[in-house]
Amino acid sequence: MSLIADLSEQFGRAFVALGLEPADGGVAVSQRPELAQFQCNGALGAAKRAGRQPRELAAAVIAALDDTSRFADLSIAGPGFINITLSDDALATFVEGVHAGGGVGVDQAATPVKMIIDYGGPNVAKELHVGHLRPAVIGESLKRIFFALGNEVIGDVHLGDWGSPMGQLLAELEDRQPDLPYFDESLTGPYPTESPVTMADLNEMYPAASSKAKADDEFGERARRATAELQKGRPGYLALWNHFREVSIDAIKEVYDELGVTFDLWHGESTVAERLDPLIERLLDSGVARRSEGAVVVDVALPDDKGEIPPLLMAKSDGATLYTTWDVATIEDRVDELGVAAMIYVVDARQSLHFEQVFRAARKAGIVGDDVLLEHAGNGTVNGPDGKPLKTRDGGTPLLRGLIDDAVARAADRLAENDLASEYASEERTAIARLVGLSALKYGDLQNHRASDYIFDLDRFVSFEGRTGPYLLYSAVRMQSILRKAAEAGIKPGPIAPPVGEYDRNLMLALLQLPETVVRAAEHRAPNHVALYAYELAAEFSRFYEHCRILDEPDATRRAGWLGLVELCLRELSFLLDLLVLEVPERM
RNA sequence: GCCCCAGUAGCUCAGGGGAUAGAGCACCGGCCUCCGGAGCCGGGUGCGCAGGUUCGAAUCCUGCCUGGGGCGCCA
Repeated sequence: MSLIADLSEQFGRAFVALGLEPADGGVAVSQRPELAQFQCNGALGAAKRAGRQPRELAAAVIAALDDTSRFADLSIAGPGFINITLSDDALATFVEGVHAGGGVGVDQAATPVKMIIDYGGPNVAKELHVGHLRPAVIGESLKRIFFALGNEVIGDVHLGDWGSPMGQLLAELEDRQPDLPYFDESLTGPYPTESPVTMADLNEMYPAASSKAKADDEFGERARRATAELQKGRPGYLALWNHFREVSIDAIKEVYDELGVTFDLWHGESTVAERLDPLIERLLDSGVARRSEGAVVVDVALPDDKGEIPPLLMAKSDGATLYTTWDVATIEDRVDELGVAAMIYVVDARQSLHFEQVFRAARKAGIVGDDVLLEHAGNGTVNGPDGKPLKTRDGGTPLLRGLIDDAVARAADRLAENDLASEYASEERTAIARLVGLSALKYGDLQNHRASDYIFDLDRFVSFEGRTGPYLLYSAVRMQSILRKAAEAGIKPGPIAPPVGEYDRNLMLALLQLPETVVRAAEHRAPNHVALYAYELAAEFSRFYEHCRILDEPDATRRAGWLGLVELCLRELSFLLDLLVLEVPERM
């Protein structure tokens, strides 16, 4: 159990002994570090219920504590805060417990939850762009955070692979290469195993076909028909579509791999194709859905809604399905096939109405019960210096690949400018620049709250100063370096001893805040809590490092204890950086 | 028109009932006989406006202002 949870339980018992609630005993890190290490504010809230004065109640709580041997100070301040300071012995004992245990002090969930996180959303035939950055890193980070807490977490990329762009591509390719066997309706296969198009072809065809469909009615109509026929399973179209899909997945995966983002499932909209007709039929039969202007809609408004929630369109008047249909069917699929108890969607926050409607429809249709959590953890957007969505110089949407390359190139430039890592072989320098650039990009994103829009400033992210990815990597590398140096000198880390001053004491206190931070990040679905804490921990280490000369320490026990502290600090920082999808080089 | 999100320091952003609201950058000034200066130490200004709830509000509620986003046959 974490220290803070332990203290909270102990204070909770004291409140219970006074006839109050265990929850009143909640202990938190002090807001006034100069006064105390921890504080309990429960007496303030409980005073009215107990019909007592807050300060008097606080005194009673302190008197009711079952064991005060580990406290150096317990005092009442202000209107009734209980200020708590541990003895140095108790503090070191607790930290050493974590150190000796080999972990970072995180408690595993008593009842693991099987959950799915949906955080990709790339489209077939389209390269990943800047809009895919936030869901990718936030989703990946959340997946790791929930996993670290002992849950069973499945990541699903949820490809966009069943919509009208597919028909547009089919029509476009038929115009360009009408002789391909896929378009001959008298054939049903077998078709060539080699794709007739590359990712570069698709990339060029996609926007061309898309604008053509808007401008040219005849083409648009053919594209719509092609989509419908694909969805009905025309063999040639399906075979071609499979090529599109495979070629695209290869390209998409490459970029995600570069970012360290991986998915357990490469499902897509098409995964639920078989479910669509039965689903709509069932919705109509049960009266959950109704026909409106030829389309199928589900009324999802509830009596106590603040405003009007419009009906959800489940099928077009021509009978075709659309993304609402696929999303509802996907929920059904995830319940049936995976049996998950929670589905968290890390998808652009602008989709919030869509998800609200889809979730309501799924519940109304009885597809999920109240025991299944459906949540849209919406992400904000990446904006340019003008506060508007980031664009390239020529006004286009920046590709994710380009963003990564820019970040890595800038990192390489900075290394050269500052004459850093110059003594390493060029191959290693390149590898370092890559990790530094990626850390800048990802930490620059993750330090912002999930739902906030933020201004993308590569110069700031790639700067090696202050709260940046490179600083965190640098801190971890320094820890590795000192441990390596100690090992070379034959000095072994030992058990963590009571602190000798404010720097090692503060570092110990910082180390003990990891478990609550990870839990908070999970509860809010907000990796920025982890990102900010990782920085605070690294900064606390830097202070300690600056003021306590570890390897020069003559007292061998103290020196070994400090090395043990470094060891735990590196372990915790590495754990946190992994949660943030950041990779640390051996040296830099 | 309705709904959602946001408005916190010069800038970029945290914090979401608790004491004196934080960080980074920028700006000014210190610290290298150095376990890595990508560092450390010091310096200061702010919760859009108006009400309300509360012992206590940046935080919760209401209204307004400003900005962004969304609102059935695209995804």
